[in-house]
Amino acid sequence: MGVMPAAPTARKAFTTLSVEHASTVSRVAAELRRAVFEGELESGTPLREIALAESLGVSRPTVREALTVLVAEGLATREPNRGVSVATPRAESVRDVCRARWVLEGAGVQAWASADAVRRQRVRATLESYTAAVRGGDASYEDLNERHLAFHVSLVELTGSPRLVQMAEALMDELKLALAQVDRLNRNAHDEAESHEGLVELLEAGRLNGPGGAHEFLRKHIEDAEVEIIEALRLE
Amino acid sequence: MGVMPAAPTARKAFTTLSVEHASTVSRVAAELRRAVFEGELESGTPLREIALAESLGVSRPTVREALTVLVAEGLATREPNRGVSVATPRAESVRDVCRARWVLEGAGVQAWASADAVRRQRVRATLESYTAAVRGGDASYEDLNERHLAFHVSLVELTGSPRLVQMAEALMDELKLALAQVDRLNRNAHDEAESHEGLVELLEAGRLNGPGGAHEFLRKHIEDAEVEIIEALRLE
DNA sequence: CCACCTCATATTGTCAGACAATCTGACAAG
DNA sequence: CTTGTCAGATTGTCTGACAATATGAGGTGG
Repeated sequence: MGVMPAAPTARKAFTTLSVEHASTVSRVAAELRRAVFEGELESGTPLREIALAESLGVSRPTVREALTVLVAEGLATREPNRGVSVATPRAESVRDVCRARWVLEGAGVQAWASADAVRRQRVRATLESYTAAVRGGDASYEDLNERHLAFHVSLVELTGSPRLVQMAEALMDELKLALAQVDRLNRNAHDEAESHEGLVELLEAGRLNGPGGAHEFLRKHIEDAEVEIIEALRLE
Repeated sequence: MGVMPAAPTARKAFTTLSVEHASTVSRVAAELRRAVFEGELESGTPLREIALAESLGVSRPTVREALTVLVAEGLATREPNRGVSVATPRAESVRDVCRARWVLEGAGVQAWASADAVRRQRVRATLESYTAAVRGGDASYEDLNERHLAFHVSLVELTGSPRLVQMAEALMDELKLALAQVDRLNRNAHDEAESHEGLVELLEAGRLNGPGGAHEFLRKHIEDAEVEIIEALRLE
C-alpha cells in the first residue's frame, strides 16, 4: 500500500478517487446528523417517520433505517411504539462521556513516546488548526468546536488503534449534541487554545506522568470542560 | 431502587417486572448473533435477505433492519450492492481489539482502589463463576468463553462508566466472533483461571502499578490471549 | 489458449401502499 | 381520584414491485 505496483492496466490506481454516490440511507443519516449538530433539531424533538420521508423526498423504510443508524450512534433514542427522538444529554451522561474521554485520551498521551512520528505530527497539526482559527477570529462557533474536538481525537490516534479512535469519535459526537443545546459556551477560546498548547509542550518535553505531567494536565482539562458543559445545560 | 418506598398508590412499584415483548427486529438480530457466536454461520458467509426472510418467517425489510444492527455492532460487514456477510476476523483486527481491551480493562484495574465495593465484589463473583465452571469440568466450550469474558467486562465495570462497559462488550462480541471460527482453543482453562486468580490477588493486595503489578500483569495476560487467538486463526 | 465482449440471472437498494397493534389525550362514570 | 372507553395518530410489519448493479456463462476474435 502506498506504492504504485507498476500496473500496466492501472487496475489498482486512483484509489483515492470516489464519486459521491453514498447510499440514500447514509445521506439521510448525514443530513439528520448535521441538523442535530447545528441545533436545528432541539434535544427531545420527535423524529416522525412520515414527516421526514415527505420532507426529504424518500420513502419511509429508508427513513427508518437512517433512524436506526442514529440510534446506534447514541444521537437519538428509540422508545417502543413511541418512535425516535433526538437524545437529551443529561448531566450524568456528560460526566460519563468525559470519564470515558479521559481513559481514551489518557491512553493516547501515555503512548506519545512510542507513537509513530506521523501521528505526533498530526497532533501538532490539529492544534495549529485550532489555534489559527481562534486567532483568526472569523471562525464560526461550530467550526471552532469541530477543530477543538479534532485535536482531542488526534490524541487518541496516538494509540494507533482504529477502534479506540472510533469510540472517541462517537464520544465527540455526543458532546457535539450536548453543545448544540446551549447557545454559546461562555468559555474563553483563547484560554482553551493556550491550555492545549501547554499540553503539547508537556508531551514534547516528555513529562507524561506524575504531578504536573501531561496525563494529570489532561485530567484537569477534561474536568474543566465537563463542569462548564454541565453548568451550561443546567441554565436551560 | 431495590427497596419498596411504601407507596400507598404503588405508582413507582413493580419497576422490576417486564414482559418479553421484544420487537421482531431485535429478535431476528438476537437469533443471528446466536448463530454467529455458535459457529453455525461461518465467517464470510453471505447473509441473503430473501433466504433469511423466508427461513425466519419475517419480511425482507425486517431482515434488513436486523442486518443493519449487526453491521453497526461490527459482527457483519456490508458492501454496497453486494449485501451483508459475516465479518472475517483478521489478525490485525484481533490485535486492535486486544490493544483496546488493555486500555479499557487497564483503566478498570487502576480504578480498583476508588471503585465501589459492590463492583469489587462483582469482580470476585465473576471470577468465582469462571473458576467453578472450570473445576466442574462439565461446562460447554461456549459457556466457558462466556464466563471468561464476563470476568474481563467486570474489570471495566470498576470504572463505573456505562459507556466504557458498552465499548468493552462490543469488543468481547468481536472476540466471540473470532473464537467461533476456531474449533477449540488449545489453551489450558486451568492456567487461565489461575492467571485470573493471580490478577485479583494483586488487586486485593493493592499492588497496581510498577513491575509485578496488576496493570502489567493484565497486559501480559491479554497479550497471551492475543497471540493464541491469532495462531489459532492462522491454522484455518 | 487467453483476453474481451455480451447477456441472462440473481441480489440489492429503494419505493409505494396497506394493515394491525399500540400510544395519546380527552371525556364520561363510578 | 381512579377507572373505563373511544377516536386519532404513529409505529411496527407485511406485501409487492421496480431499477441499478454484480455475477457467471457463453460466444468471439486474436
